[in-house]
Amino acid sequence: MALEHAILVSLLEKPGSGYELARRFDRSIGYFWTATHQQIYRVLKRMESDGWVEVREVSQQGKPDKKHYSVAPPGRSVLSAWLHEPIEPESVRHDLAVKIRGAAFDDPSDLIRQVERYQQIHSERLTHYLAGEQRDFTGPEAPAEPDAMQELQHVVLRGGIAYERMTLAWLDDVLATLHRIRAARADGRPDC
Amino acid sequence: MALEHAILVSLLEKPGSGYELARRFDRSIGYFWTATHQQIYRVLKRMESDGWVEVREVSQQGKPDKKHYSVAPPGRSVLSAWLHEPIEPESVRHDLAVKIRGAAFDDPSDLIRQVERYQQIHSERLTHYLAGEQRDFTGPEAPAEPDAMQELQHVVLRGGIAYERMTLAWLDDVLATLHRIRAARADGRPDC
DNA sequence: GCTTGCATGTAAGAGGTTACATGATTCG
DNA sequence: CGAATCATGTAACCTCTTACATGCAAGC
Repeated sequence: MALEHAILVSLLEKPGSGYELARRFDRSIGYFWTATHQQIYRVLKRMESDGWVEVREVSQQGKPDKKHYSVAPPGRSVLSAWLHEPIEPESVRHDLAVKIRGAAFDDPSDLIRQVERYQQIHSERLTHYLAGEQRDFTGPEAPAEPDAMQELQHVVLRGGIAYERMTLAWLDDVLATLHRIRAARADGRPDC
Repeated sequence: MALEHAILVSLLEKPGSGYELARRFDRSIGYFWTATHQQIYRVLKRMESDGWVEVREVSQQGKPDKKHYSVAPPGRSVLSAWLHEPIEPESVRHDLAVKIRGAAFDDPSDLIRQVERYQQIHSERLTHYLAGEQRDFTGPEAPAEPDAMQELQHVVLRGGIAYERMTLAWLDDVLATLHRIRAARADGRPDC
């Protein structure tokens, strides 16, 4: 029940079309909230009929028309009310952790390869985050005196960077553990 | 599409009833996969009719009958096949990050209080994890030579501990940022 | 007598995923 | 000429959440 809120925040940061929102959910916002264009269009339509957002149809040359959305006053109130609700601990679902524990009942070799691939994905993501930080917040092109919106975007990005670093360190630990178990099994130590 | 797999892993680690599984999803497994008893009963029923698990009805004195589940060979194959599938990057949904970015359009005071509460929850969770680690893996009562299953449970727990520590450090960062913004606004610097 | 724990479920509704569908333009 | 990008949607399906429902036993 919070895709609405993610959309409201994104539209407050910068109004735009459903398509543009879908792009943002592939990038900046997508780092902490995933949504497909189907979801976004569906929710935008509902938000429009509830009066949370306003639409303006924009003709473009060379491109199809688009619907330009911006937050209406009732939408701002809804967001404000949500911001004042207590933060609930998030419900987690980590496939990888399940797989690791499942490795006790299977040959770990394949999982090792997959963890290495996964590590590479996270490594690329970290590089990507760091490049974004450089570009928008810490590099020479960045604003000398960031406003509140930018400061908050930056602290969220720092969270993403910390998460990726922590994950990479942990994946090293996971790999070492999987290698140890494989070696023990190869030695014929029946450790399971 | 992986609650099935989480249940298979949990039943391989230790067979038991739906109720017992629901308890485990409140604790050890629940740290990386949440599920309610309604979900678990529904999925167990489907898994039973698909032949993935076997049931034995157990009468107990003083307690209601229970259905004791254990993994059947086809279930083991399903798990094995799933373990060999590539690991997909998980789809994230962090309310808190949305709220933080939303704070640019609202008074941050309330959010500060909530982040402090959230910090406390994570602090308690860390304490809880560390106690569990001590009890099961690093304390004097822990097995001197852990088997593969225990080593893998431990590395997953270490992941949880690393996650909590990272989160707590980041929340300090978030609080400092929110305080800075509030102070700037009180000074009349219109930073938004 | 009330609450907690054990043990199992049904049902409605919200939310998310996947597949399908259209149509124009730009770039190689 | 085909692929990619812009731009919007529908429909079916699956999953998850929330509320409701039952019933016994033990302890306070």
